[in-house]
Amino acid sequence: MSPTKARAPKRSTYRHGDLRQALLDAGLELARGGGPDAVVLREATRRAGVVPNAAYRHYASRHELLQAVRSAALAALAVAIENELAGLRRAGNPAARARACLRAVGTGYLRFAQAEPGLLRTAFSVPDDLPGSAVPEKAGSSGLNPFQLLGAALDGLVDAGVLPPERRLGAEYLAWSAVHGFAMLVIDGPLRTLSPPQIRAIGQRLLDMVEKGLT
Amino acid sequence: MSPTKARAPKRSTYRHGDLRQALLDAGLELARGGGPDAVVLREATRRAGVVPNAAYRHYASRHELLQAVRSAALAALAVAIENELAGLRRAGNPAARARACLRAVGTGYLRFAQAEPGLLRTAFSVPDDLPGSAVPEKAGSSGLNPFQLLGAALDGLVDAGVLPPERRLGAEYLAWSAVHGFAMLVIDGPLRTLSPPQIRAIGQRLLDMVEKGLT
DNA sequence: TGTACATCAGTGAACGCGCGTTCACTGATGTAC
DNA sequence: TGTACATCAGTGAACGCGCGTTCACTGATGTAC
Repeated sequence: MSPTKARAPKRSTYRHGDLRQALLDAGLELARGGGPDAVVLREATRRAGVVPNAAYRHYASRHELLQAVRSAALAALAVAIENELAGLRRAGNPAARARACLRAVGTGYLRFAQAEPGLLRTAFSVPDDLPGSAVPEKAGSSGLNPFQLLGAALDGLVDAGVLPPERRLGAEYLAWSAVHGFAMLVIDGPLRTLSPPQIRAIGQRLLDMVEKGLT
Repeated sequence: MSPTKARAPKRSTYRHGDLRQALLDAGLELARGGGPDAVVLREATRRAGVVPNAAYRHYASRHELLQAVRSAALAALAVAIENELAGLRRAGNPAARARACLRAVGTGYLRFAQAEPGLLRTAFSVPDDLPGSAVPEKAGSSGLNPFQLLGAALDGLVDAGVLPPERRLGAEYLAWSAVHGFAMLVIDGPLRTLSPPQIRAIGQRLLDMVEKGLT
């Protein structure tokens, strides 16, 4: 063995730095491209430049990694909705403002679905019974999950006198179903051949329907 | 080799009868239990009592078998909707009747989703751009696909003067999104923990929302 | 400030699995004479 | 009605693949003295 060879570090990758995060990032990238099924443990380790079993130092199983990815995808959706809410120009009228908030939640959801179909599919693949399960991550976020953001918008409608209180209970399910269904049909259902402008137009009509049908 | 042994037919399974149909049935059974991903060619042949490669006499690939299953699942959904429509007691009022038809389409869809979640997921896994693609199969069916049945119900609303004609275009997408989204959230989304009565109740409120929001 | 040592993040090799698919075959069936 | 033959649906064996996961290991790093 030559001295020069010996001088080169035998293992360049020791102490990766933050493999846990690197695997999560790789997992997100995979989910982005192909939804939950694409989150393959071996591929994630490959992308992190590490041997497959190294993942087990940070996640107990492929399933656990997938859950982490799913949770991050849900957080990303929440951020998208919050951005939409933050971009709202304040209307004078409280009723109009409350309506605009609900629309913003829906629009944020649909925008995210178009921009990140793989992540949306991943976010709603199986677990999470929603209501609870806060979503910390990124600073600057409210820590509310998308379901809770929707709930807040509906509460706002009640406060503004737009939505009769007796119709408030369970209204999340109705609004969410409509928006989620449209997102799904567009993402990989029979509506995926619609053009982006068509999608935007129908999406707005959908939100009209929800607003009118709910109040 | 003893004569008795020789007397037994060496291959009992020659000429299966209708392997194509048997594989389709097995595929449907698999889809019923686990959605599109569960439609595994080898397992289908196992269930049909045949060697794996025998499938290639009838389907060019696993994908082709899956498409056949998907198409059959779509036909089953259409039948469920038609049954719901057929069970309608005729109202005197044409407007009420038209509304009832739309509700029946939605109710049939949701019922099917609850009864056959795996088939519903399979029916909308990827291909089929819908509008066209008739659905023959079972005699006694109209040959219309679910999308077309929904379209007919909406046409009925226009004819009865309930839905303004200028709102008719694309109305399928809106109604369908709401119902489909709810079905998805209930099947394997965050609403799967709701009890059947809750699901039924919210489903009806959802149809209220669609009807009110659309017209 | 220097040395001994425990920790534990990553390595290397291997496992068993079930999958889709290809190949050359065999023999029951239906048809033509 | 009987025989020869072509067809082609199913067999048997094998392939290469990528997966998740387990095992015993190694050596860089941080800590205690």
